[in-house]
Amino acid sequence: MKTDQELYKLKPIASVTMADQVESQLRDYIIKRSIRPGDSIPKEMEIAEALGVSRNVVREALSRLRMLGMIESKKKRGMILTQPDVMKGLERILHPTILDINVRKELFELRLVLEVGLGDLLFKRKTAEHLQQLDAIVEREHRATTSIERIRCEVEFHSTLYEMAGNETLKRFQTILMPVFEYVVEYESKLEHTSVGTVTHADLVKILHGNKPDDFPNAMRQHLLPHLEHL
Amino acid sequence: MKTDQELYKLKPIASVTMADQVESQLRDYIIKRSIRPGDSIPKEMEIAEALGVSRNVVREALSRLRMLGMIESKKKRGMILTQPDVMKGLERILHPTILDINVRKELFELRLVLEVGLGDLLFKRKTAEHLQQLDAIVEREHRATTSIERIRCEVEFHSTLYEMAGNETLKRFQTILMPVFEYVVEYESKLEHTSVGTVTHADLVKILHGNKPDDFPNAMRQHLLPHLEHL
DNA sequence: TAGATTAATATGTACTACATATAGCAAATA
DNA sequence: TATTTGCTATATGTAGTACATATTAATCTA
Repeated sequence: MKTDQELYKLKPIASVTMADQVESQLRDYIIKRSIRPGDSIPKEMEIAEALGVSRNVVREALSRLRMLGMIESKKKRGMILTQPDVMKGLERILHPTILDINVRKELFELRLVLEVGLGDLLFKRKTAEHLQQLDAIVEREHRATTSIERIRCEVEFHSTLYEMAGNETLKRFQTILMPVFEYVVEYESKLEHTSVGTVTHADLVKILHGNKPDDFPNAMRQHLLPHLEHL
Repeated sequence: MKTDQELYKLKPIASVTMADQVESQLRDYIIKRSIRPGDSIPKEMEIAEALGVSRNVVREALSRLRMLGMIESKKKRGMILTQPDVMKGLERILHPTILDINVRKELFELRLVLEVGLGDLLFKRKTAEHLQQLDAIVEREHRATTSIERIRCEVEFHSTLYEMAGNETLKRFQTILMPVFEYVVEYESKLEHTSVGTVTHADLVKILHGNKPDDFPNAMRQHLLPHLEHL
């Protein structure tokens, strides 16, 4: 008889289905043959016959790749490889309610890390329009009376920063992560705030108007201090 | 008659298949009913009947969710919700050869941003063991004679940093992104290197041994300077 | 030759059938 | 009685057939 301890070590067999294998093989096929976006891939029936599985299974595998934006299907032309959307997979599961609180916290940390490190992209790609937008947001925030308006400005300010960074992938990352953050903000608001960031949005904008990238990271760190303390 | 320019703007109708709709509805169902990990979801046939589609279509949709780690199927118990793996979607498509060069560059920028902003997590979670590991790597790098060995140390050094940060999501992100970076490094090596980072790994470790988080971001920026210049 | 018509074809959907694993229960064993 | 073993019902996994639909490509017509 085995002890409980021993039994615990036996992990359940990861039941690999046909669809899993076909998916994997298709991925290999694409990589090995270095199929380029725009190139066509074999018909469903050809794949099914080649792999000795039913068309059903092949379709499940293809359906997955289609979801990730790796392939597109046309009614008669068959299927072609497309440029996969890096963020499509994330997009689907990053809903706060289905994510564990710990994962949400980790994602929030990720955001803090990103914003502190954003400086160089910002200085490299800032434009007069962007700076003007930031000025306007700071101005609006200053005049804001309700806390809703202030939060709106807060969100817009940081979103504009990501916009300014001129990195599409990063920007989408931020957009996807946004709803997750709301939860964390709520969570943090229940803790006592021991301190308040001493660097304001206005201070950050002033730095961005200037020409000293060195000043940005630590200014942002000061700005985010209340969050960083909760790490 | 429309001009070519105008025609280009006309995107192909995103032919929404049944599987797409079922997938979307299932996602809504899970969120709206706030199903928790471990809870079971309806049987395939029940879903099919409820939505008035064939079991086939339902299975395609479920197959997608299963791929993202949102659900698991047991032979008789039906299907249960699981904690989705945030990075599973990324993992599948982040192969250098199928990613556009521009996306790869954006991901590399993302890495630079992350490493510059990593400081606070590092100082918060550093341990004696981690610092020792870094010391060892720096030592090994110093003694290294071949460029292969030096590159290995380079990779290990930065990997250890992510390890030190104590953020699983971030760590996996880095692991997934690694192969993408290799391509960019190759790309950059073809450009003339106008400068070399003046801050070495040893310098970074020295800062991490200390107690001044302020010093980290700009030190890392200096270290990554050769890459940052190519932005 | 230009335009309309038709045939061929690959994907999308539906349905049936059966294999397989297993949860839950009944029977057997100690 | 408690535990194990075996059975049965059931939900998923796979296979195969059939047909709808859209679109390319060939064919026909004026």
